[in-house]
Amino acid sequence: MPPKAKESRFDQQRDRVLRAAAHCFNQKGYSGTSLKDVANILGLTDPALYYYVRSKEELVYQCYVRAAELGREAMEQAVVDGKDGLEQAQLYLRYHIEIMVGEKGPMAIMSEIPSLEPEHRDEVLKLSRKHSAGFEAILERGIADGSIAACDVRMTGNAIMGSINWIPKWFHGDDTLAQRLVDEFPAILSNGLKPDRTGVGAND
Amino acid sequence: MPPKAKESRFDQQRDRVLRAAAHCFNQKGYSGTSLKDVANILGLTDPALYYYVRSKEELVYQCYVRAAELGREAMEQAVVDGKDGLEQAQLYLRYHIEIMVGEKGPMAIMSEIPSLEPEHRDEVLKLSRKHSAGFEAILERGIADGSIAACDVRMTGNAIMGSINWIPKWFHGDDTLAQRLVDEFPAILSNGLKPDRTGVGAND
DNA sequence: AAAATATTTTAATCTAGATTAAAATAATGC
DNA sequence: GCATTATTTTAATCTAGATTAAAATATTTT
Repeated sequence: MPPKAKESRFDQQRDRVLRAAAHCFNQKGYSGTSLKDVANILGLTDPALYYYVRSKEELVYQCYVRAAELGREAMEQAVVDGKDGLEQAQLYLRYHIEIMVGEKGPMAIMSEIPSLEPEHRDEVLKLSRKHSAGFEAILERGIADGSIAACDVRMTGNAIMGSINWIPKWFHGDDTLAQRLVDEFPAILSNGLKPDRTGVGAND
Repeated sequence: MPPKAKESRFDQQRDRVLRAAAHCFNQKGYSGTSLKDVANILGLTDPALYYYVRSKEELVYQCYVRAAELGREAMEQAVVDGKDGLEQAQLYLRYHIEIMVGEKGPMAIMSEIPSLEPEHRDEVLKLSRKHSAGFEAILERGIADGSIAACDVRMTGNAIMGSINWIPKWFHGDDTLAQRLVDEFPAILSNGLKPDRTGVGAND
């Protein structure tokens, strides 16, 4: 069912590079991370990375694009699976977090977009905005179908996405914590979205 | 109002340096900002900064300590002013955001603590943990006095603080937006804390 | 197993930017 | 105004780390 053919060794290794880089960038920032830091994680020397990326700047860029891609997938799946806006929001959060703490993680936090070269920066900014817009659309859908209370979707989106973006800052691969994160975080973040249900029956 | 005597010109200028640095660090990260970037904002040349700090590392360190200090003040004031846990949490968020977007801003995001030298890192980590613990204490107080629904205070604290920490990433000094932030954000983040909601946290 | 290709390494540049030193300017007290 | 102190500048180092080139090793193909 996955349309992806078996990935070439090159593609696999490249993905490992991106994940190692994401790990470093999340800890020490873009410029704070040396290529040696990244290479060492993989048991390589720094120049080896140039076999997979043109430059360090491109490495960040690729990390960001990869993160955007994974985020988009989580959101699309959530929209398919959720029956109303609230559920879609909750599922998106869950899927996104599952990816962050799972095998495909870590995902790079897009915290230094301004450091990218103009073309890359513009593209990543575009992806980022598109993602935010997607989440706001989910919120609006929820407001329309009554599953979410009326709110400033822009602000609410910023609030929730900020929370998500910050996760890699304090989560460092503890498996127990990972499970707690997946189980609790979506609920914590979406509790505030629910409309008042005074007098209305409990949820199904 | 505070017992502080009039600040010396040195102290004032030093504070301007820290704010300019915080601005840069928030955009491009610690290593991503050069001392020249910071100095230019103030109409100075880079070596001038060494009159105020020993090194670049100390500059970040000072920014982080300053941020911790301001955060602590916001929290203490909130605890004094709020009549119950929920109100204290809301007031803390408001005060903290007011500082972030106000005259004393921007506050440095403590996003690169690992890049600090061991002693500085440990101290900042300690301040950071103390702050988190303070917020969790507010949440627990709210749970005890019934103003906040039972929840995992650790996770909830992480969720809310992440949201706050991320603000400087998307807020860049727009006055209108600043007001909206102060007015809406505390409510958005604390909505989910309120008890008396049906179906909250129920397991399926 | 040789040839061709893919991957990584070692060794050598090259540069931005942190830091230092000495000199210059500005501010302040006398 | 003169001496002293505070602040900033210009000019000169110094180093980490990105990048490149060439060589070495590993893998795949035939």
